[in-house]
Amino acid sequence: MTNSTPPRSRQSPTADELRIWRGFIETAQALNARLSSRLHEESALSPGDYAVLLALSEADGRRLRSSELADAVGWERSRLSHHIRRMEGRDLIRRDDCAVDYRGAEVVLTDHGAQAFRSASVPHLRAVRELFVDALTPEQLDQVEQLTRALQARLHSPT
Amino acid sequence: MTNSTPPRSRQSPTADELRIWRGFIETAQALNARLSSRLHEESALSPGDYAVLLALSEADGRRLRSSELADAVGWERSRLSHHIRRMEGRDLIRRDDCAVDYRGAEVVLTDHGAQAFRSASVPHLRAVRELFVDALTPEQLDQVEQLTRALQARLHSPT
DNA sequence: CACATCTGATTGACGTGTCAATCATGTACC
DNA sequence: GGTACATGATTGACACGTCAATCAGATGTG
Repeated sequence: MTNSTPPRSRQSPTADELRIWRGFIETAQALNARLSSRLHEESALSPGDYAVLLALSEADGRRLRSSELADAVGWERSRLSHHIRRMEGRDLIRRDDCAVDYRGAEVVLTDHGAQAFRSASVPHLRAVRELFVDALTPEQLDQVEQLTRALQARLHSPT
Repeated sequence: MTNSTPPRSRQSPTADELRIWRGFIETAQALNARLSSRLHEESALSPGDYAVLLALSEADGRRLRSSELADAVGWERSRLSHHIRRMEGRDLIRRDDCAVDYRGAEVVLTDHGAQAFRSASVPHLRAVRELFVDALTPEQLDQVEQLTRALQARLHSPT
């Protein structure tokens, strides 16, 4: 009787592997959900709002071209466009025409937006510490870094 | 000069910790996004569709009460209701009135839905293996399990 | 039985995300 | 200068998710 087991890598995951996969993905989602709801309760900001405000806070003159902002937060143009429109309605940001390229727009942090970001950021960072950093040992934090590196490498590999 | 450093656990994360946090959450999202888009390309199913079809496939008689289905996939009632309505329009499931409780509804897998799930599941599981399981060593897989355990414990702790 | 209340499920409003189409301005080349 | 194309950004249509309100049928109590 020959050993004819097909290569494991072409097979479906085992039950154990699938359980670990589901645990991983569900934990990440649960963590995200918890942080999002805290953020929303404490600051009436969505994670998207927070990302945009963070990027603008760090920008020169608290303003960025739309495309730069899209790169900074890692979003598609149209997603940013929709989000920006909603945020403008809440006076968190403002849109100015760009003086050097009349196709372009500049997104500017309003005072109200800056204030909202400041009051959101401390409790948000504290929540990240409580729910993530403090839940893990320093060794585990290192492991997380190695794991994400390995997973990202696979995600970006040509296959 | 006394050592007056406040307890680390009340502070914001360090830059390193924040980097690891962002890597973790972004990797999980990127993995999810990649699997979702593969699923959609290959089977025209969303992750939500897949979850519902999986639960129904495993159910007795390929049917579940709405509330049982909601528990099985871990969703709120209204989310399920909206999703079910959309899936019914695509003939993936059907809604029957429940004979024993006229308030209730039963969600039934259609033949078309069962077929869609079968053809989606093998490539989907293979993608999980390629992008997650095979990207990690067996030791790393164990680490993932420990990490999710620790994070879930914190998420469910009374604090 | 009558009434209040609980429960299973749906609905509507609205914020969010993706994709394809569109619009307007900038740029290159003849 | 005029045509073609590239680029910055917005829009519309639609899927998805949450919350609060609603509705209808079940259940308990006098």
